[in-house]
Amino acid sequence: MAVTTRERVKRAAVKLFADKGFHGTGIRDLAQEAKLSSASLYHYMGTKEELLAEIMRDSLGALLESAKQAVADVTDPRQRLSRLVALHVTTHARQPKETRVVDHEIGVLSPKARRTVVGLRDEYERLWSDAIADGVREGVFDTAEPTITRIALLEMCNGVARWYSPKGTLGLDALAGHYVRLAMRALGVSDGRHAVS
Amino acid sequence: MAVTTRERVKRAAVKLFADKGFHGTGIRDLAQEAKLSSASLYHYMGTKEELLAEIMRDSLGALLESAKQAVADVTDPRQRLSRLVALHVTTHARQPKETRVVDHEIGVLSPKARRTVVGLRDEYERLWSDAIADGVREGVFDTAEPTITRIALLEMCNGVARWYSPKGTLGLDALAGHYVRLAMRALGVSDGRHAVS
Amino acid sequence: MAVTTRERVKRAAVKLFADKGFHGTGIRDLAQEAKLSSASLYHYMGTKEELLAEIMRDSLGALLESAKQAVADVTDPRQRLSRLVALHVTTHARQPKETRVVDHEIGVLSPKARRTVVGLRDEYERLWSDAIADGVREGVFDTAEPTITRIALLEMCNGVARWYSPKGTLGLDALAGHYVRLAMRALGVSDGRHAVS
Amino acid sequence: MAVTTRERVKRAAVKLFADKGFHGTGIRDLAQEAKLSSASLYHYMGTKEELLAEIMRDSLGALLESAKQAVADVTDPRQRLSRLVALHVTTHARQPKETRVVDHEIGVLSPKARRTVVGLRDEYERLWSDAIADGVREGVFDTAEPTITRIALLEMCNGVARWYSPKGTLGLDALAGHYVRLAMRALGVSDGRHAVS
DNA sequence: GATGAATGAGAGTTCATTCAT
DNA sequence: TATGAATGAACTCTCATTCAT
Repeated sequence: MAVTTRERVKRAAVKLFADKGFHGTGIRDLAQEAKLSSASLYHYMGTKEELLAEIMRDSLGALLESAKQAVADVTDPRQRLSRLVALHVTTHARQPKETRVVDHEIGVLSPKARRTVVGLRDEYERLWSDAIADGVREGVFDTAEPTITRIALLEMCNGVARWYSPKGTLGLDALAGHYVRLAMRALGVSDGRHAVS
Repeated sequence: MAVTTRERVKRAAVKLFADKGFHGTGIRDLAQEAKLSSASLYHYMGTKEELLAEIMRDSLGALLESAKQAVADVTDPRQRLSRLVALHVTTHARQPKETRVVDHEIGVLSPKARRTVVGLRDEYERLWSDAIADGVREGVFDTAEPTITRIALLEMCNGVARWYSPKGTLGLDALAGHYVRLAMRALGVSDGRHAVS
Repeated sequence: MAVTTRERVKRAAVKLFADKGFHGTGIRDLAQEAKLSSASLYHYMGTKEELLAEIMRDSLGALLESAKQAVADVTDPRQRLSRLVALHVTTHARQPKETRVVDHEIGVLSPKARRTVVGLRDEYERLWSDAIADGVREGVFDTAEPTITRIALLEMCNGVARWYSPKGTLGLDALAGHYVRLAMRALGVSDGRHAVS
Repeated sequence: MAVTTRERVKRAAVKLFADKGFHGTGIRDLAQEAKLSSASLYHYMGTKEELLAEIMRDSLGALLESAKQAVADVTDPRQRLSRLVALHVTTHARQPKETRVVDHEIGVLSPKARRTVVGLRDEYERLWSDAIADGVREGVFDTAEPTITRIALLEMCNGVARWYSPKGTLGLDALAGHYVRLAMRALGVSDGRHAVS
C-alpha cells in the first residue's frame, strides 16, 4: 500500500524533530528527508509549527484512545495500572521518535496549540491518577504521595523511548513486564499479584 | 559577595537553554538576559556551543564529585544507592535548569565535546551500576534486569527537575525520602531496611 | 448574458491591481478572486505582466476611441476640450479601477509593452494638446504654458478615480460639468461660454 | 557635513520606493542602493514597512509644518491659498520622490501606521479647506463645490512630482506662479488679484 | 478545460560571530 | 572592558510559473 506524500512529510518531521529538536531542524532538512523541494513541502503542511502540533496531537490522541480501551471494564486497579504501564512502555518502545517529540517539544507550541496538547496529556494522565487513587482507596496500593508517585512512574516509563532498541535481547513483552513489576513494587504490591490480563 | 560577569552569563545561559532550548535561544536573548551587548558576551565565553558544553561539564562534574563523596566508605549497597538517589533527587530539585540542560541538549554538542560529557555521565552512572550490582550479588536487591532497572530509576529521578517546586508543601528531605523508598521497593527491599545515613 | 471566464479573470485582475498594486497582488490572490485554481488561470492569460499590459491597452484604447469620436467634427476648441474633460472625468468615475491601474502601474511594464501603452497615452493626450493649442491660436484660451496647463488639467481629472463614489449626492453629469468649468476657467474662459454639446 | 548611514538608508528607500514602488523594491535592492549588506540594513531600520511609514511621516510632517507657517497671520484667503499652492508645488518639484511615495503607497501601511499618516494628511488638507471656505464666505472665491474643488486642485498640484525637472526651462518660481494662477482662476479670481506675498 | 503537484528563485528577516574603536 | 557596526549564511515562507493527468 502506497504511503501518501503527506505521510512521508510527517514521518520525516517526526524523525528529525526527535533527533535534532524542533528548532534544530530546518525546513530544508525536512525537505531533504522527505525527498521534496522545500517549496513543495508547503503543499503538505501549514507552517512548521502546525506540523509539529499535528504530530503531537496524532501521537497523544492515539495513545489516549488505546489507553481508554485498555482499561475499559477493568475493575481491579492493579490490573488497570499494569495495563497502562504496559501500553505506555510498548508505545514508547515502538514509537520512540513520536513520543520523544511529544515529551520534549511542548514548550515550542503556541499557547493555543499547547492548550490542546496539554489537554490531551492531562486526560491521559488522569487514567493513571484514577487507577492509583482507586488502588489506594481499596488498600491494594501503598503510597504516601500518589501524585508524585504517578509522575515518577510516568517519567520512568517515558525513558524507554530514549534507549530501547528492538535489536537488543529484550522483547517487547519482557520489557513491558519488567516495567510493570517495577511499578507494582513501587506501589507496594508483592510480586505475582498483578497479572496484566 | 559580588557575582562575576562571567557567572552572570552562565546563569543567563542556563536559564534560557533550560526554558527555550539551545537552538531556541539566540545570542541576543542571552545578551539581554545577562544585561550585556551581544558583542560583549564574547569576552566571557567562546562560542555558544562551548558555553553549553561548559555548563554541562560543570553541572555533571559537580554531581559526580558529590556522588563519589556520598558513597565513599559506604559498604552496604542499599545505603549507597539510597544516598545516590537522594543526592540525585535533591540536586535535580535544587538546580532544575542545569539538570534539564544536561538531560536535553547532549545531542547538540560536537562529537568531541559530547565525548567528554558522556564520559562524565558514564562515570556517574557507574556508581549506580556498581551499587546495584553489589546489592544483587549480596542478595539484598532483587531484579532480573539490573541495567534496565538502573536506567528506569535514573529517568524516574530525572523527572524531578521538570516539576518540583520549592514553593510546594513537600520539603527536599521528604521528596528525597519518597524517591528513595520508590527505588528500594523497585529493587525488592522492604520498607524500613534502607536508611540513608 | 454570460460573462466569459476570460473576462472574469480580467476583472479580478483590475480589481486587485487597483487595490493592492501589481506587485502587491499575487497569482493566488488573482485565482481566488476569479474563482479558479492558480494553474487554471494560465489558460486565460499569458504571464501576469501580459495581463497587466492587456488591461492597460484595453482601457486606454477604449478611452482613446471614445475621445476621437467625441471631438470628431467639432471645431470650437472650447467645445472640444470640454468634451474631452467630460469624457475623461466620467470614464474615471465609472471605471476608477481600470484608470487607476493605467495611471499607477506603467512603470512595471517591460520596455516593449510600455512603448505601446505610452504610445496610446500620447495619442490620447495629443487630442488635449491640439484642442488647447487651437484655442490659444484662436484666442479663446489664455495660458502662458499650454503644455503644463494640459498636464495640470489631466492630473486634476485623473484624481476623480481616487475619490468619486456613485453613492454620493453628485451625479455624473454634475461632476463632469464641475470639472469642465474648472478647466475652462483655468484657461481663461468666462463661465457660460463653453457648453459641452 | 557627513551624512549618517541611517540617512543614506532612508534616501535609498525614498528613491527606490518612488521608482519601483514599495512592493517592487526588495530588501536587497535597498541594501545595494545604500551600499550595505542586507543584514546591516537592519541596524538602521525596523521592518521595511516601518521604514516606509517613517518616510511618509517625515515628509508629510515637514510639509504640514511649512504650510502652517506659510499661512500663519495671513488673513486674505486668496493669499493663504496662493501660498499653500506655491508651497505644495515647490515641495513636489523639489522632493518629487518623497511626495510620490506619500501619494502612492498609503495603501500599503498597516492600519495603525496608516491612521497616523492619514491624520497628518487630513490636518494638512484642512488648511486648504479652511482657506477655500473662508474665501467662499467672504465672496472672493466662487465655487459650487468647495470640497471637490479642493481635491481637484490638490491632485492637479500633486502631478508636479511626476513630471517636473529642474533641468527644464521653467524655474521653481515660474512653476509655482503658474499653478497659483490656475488655482485662482479655477476659484473665479481674476488674474492679478492674488499676489503671493 | 481544469487542477494538484512541483519547483527554482527570491521574499523579508534573523542568525552567530568578528572587529575597530 | 565594552559595544556599535558589520556581514555571509541561514532562516521560514511565498513567488510566478510549468506540466502531467
